[in-house]
Amino acid sequence: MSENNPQRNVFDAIADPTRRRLVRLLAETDEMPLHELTAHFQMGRTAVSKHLTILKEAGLVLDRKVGRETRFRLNASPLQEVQDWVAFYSKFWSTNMLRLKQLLEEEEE
Amino acid sequence: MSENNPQRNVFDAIADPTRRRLVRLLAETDEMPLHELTAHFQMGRTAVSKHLTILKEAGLVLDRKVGRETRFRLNASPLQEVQDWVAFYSKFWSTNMLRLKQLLEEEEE
DNA sequence: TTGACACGACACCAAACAGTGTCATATAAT
DNA sequence: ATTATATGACACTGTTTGGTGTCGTGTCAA
Repeated sequence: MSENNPQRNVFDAIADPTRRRLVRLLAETDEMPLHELTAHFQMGRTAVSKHLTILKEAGLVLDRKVGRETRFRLNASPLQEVQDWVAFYSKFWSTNMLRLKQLLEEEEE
Repeated sequence: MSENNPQRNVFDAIADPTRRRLVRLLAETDEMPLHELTAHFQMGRTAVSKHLTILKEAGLVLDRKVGRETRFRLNASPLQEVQDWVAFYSKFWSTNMLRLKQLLEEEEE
């Protein structure tokens, strides 16, 4: 199969703490096989593999076979969607914006 | 009960598309009662209420009772954690960084 | 005072999730 | 040739999720 593309949502993919740790690990090491990634967690290989599949479905991770091992690498670009999304709300906590909001509310009265 | 504080994760809270729409709605209207929010969705009131509870547990939403209705308002500041998290990875897709990466890889040979 | 409305608090349900263990197979090492 | 390693694929399981419907209660309106 391999090209099973269930179009997984990025927000879904990064919701799980294990998957965020995987993303972080891959950010630091450029490329890592499954068994090495697994060594960083308490859970078994199968569980880690499933998480990587979800990350793959979200486009956050690429893999290639090298000999008997499957090496994973990070593809961070789908995270742009998250950044764009959250950037929209940054105005709600920036102090300048709170100041502006106050002024606008005063004007409306 | 009411002060049940299960310390819900922000990433978890924004994973669901319905909850992201709720956040957006509240960003646009400052304050809205449950029944009005519900009107924007296909699902029933109970379901929307549950999503709002999850948002509340993540600190993304505040509520106050006004007469017989419960009004919800956005509190975006927990989203800073998301922004900080994703900012770390922005270097992986910025074109300048890709350029730099190339240069470093060339140097290593 | 009698409804209509808004809501919280259940009980309930199917599907997804996050793990486990096992088996078969391809590759590497001895 | 044999053995150890790395993985994919699968079956299984308890828990969470995302929805439903219903009931009881407080509040507003006629």
